[in-house]
Amino acid sequence: LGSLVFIDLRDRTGITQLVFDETKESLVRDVRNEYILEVKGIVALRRDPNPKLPTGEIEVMAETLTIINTAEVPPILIQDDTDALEETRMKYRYLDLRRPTMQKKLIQRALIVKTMRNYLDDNGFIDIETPMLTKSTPEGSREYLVPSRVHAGEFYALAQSPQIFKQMLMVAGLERYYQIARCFRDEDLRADRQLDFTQVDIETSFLSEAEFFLIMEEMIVKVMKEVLNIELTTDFLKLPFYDALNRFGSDKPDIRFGLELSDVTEIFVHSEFPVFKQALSLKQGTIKAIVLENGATFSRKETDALTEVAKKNGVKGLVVLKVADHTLEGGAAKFFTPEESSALIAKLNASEHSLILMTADAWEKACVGLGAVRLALRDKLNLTRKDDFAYLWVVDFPLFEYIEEEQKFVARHHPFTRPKEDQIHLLDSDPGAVLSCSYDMVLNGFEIAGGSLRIYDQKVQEKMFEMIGFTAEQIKKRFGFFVDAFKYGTPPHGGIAFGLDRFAMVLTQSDSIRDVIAFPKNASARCPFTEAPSPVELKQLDELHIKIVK
RNA sequence: GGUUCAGUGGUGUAGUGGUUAACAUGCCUCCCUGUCACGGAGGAGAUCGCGGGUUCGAUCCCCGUCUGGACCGCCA
Repeated sequence: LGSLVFIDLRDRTGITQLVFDETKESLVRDVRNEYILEVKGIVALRRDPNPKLPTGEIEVMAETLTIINTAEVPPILIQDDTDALEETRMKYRYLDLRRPTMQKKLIQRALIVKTMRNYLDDNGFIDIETPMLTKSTPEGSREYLVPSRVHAGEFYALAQSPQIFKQMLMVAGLERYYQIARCFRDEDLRADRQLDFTQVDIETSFLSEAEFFLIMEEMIVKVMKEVLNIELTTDFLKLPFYDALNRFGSDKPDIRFGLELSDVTEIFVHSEFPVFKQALSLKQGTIKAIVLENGATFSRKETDALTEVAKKNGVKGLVVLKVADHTLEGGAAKFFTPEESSALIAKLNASEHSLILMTADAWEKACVGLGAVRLALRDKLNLTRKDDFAYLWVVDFPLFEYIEEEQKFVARHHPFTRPKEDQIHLLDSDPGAVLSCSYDMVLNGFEIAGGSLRIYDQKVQEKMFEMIGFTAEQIKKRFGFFVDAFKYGTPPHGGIAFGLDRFAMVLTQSDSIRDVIAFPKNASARCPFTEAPSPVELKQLDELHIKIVK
């Protein structure tokens, strides 16, 4: 403004306004965005304060200026509401990270870690590092293999998790362990998944589930207070897996809003409606329903979109009905008897102009399909606030999952998970019904942590391996070192692992895990900044005894 | 591996079978003594991702390919 020059000077803590008189310091004419400056002057109250800015009351009446370094015009706008796409931001990540909003997220993430670390340190947990280069094991996710230079043709695997080592630390008698552990999984990425990610890995001895839950809840309460200044209380909801699916259609339910699923199977046991008839002929055939008050205003296009969501999530379709004049309207309604219609309206307590959505399939499928529709309604109708944080435990997961195609059971959590004490006798007669001492911590529909009490009885462990189809020989070869360790007196133990990146994503209200990782990989598993992975020198390959074919 | 969406000045978008390829922002020059999403005047900046085809003519239509996003499979 004439000879008056205003400059916003930014550092990590924020922005301060400088005021120069160009006639007294002509160098100020040369200053451009992102230059590094040294300024001397007097901090003063502003003549015209700006109440919208945290530092809007003051300014620096600048006297001298040194340009410490110049800067080219950056390819992206360095401000919180930058218009650059993520692809461009990632390529110039070091500029993207200059944006205050990004710095805030990294600082908040650090505070989350610090608070967890302090809590664990104060409660007798010992921070112990375990190897990243370790042995390839058959169960679980695909591993990154690292060729051994010293031993031609042999490989390390990058740790998918410190699971085996932390259990060994319990065998060793360290009682309480934690580690901020980097883990590696060679699987395809998602908005909430990375190749290398961080777990807050925890293991304890001699604790019951209830005792362990309380410790973890206290830690979370502290994190919420420190990071977001939100007061929570311990005693989080413990929701059995069965109820989570039955009521919310998910094993990681978002309980910030209602729209719970109802089971209406009984009403339609004699239904002539082909869709229901067919579903009820299945094992555990189930009919689930959601009622949305005043949802009758939904257009055909809108309900079709919900049907697509249901189909995408494993069910054949969605029955859409509207309540009008105390009866049902919709394609399927003509198949219902008047008794069935009024029983449904009564059971769902459906008022006039309600929308009723139903799925019919085997129990878990019907629940999951309608659960996905429930989340679609949440997003469509904005039923939640991002600054609302609802924690719960999902507990009592089944021990096994049955894989139809291979006609066999696999461990739902992992093969070291302890079955419920009073159900071990069912292992032979009805393995599908056996529940386990495993649990997930869920926040706003995200699984932020998962864990279990472990098997400490050698015989039960062997039984478990046998159930999932390992021969004695295979066990010895792959897990021999692990099983042997249990022979010498193993305390009952169990633990959990928090997905730190995902947890930080939810707490910072970010849409992607990439926002809370300084240098993340993109969706096609590349580092946009360094462009890794890349080809290497032949000499390097020779040393590793590796030849590229093709 | 699959489904799907996108690729046009530095950035983000609009648009069309024949255009001077539009808008916003950024950038440069000048004016402005209280701005803070400043304002005013002017200016530079685009092989419309790449290859092929259809056509008199393709940024636009078709095929292929590459890059990126979301999702499914996968992730004990």
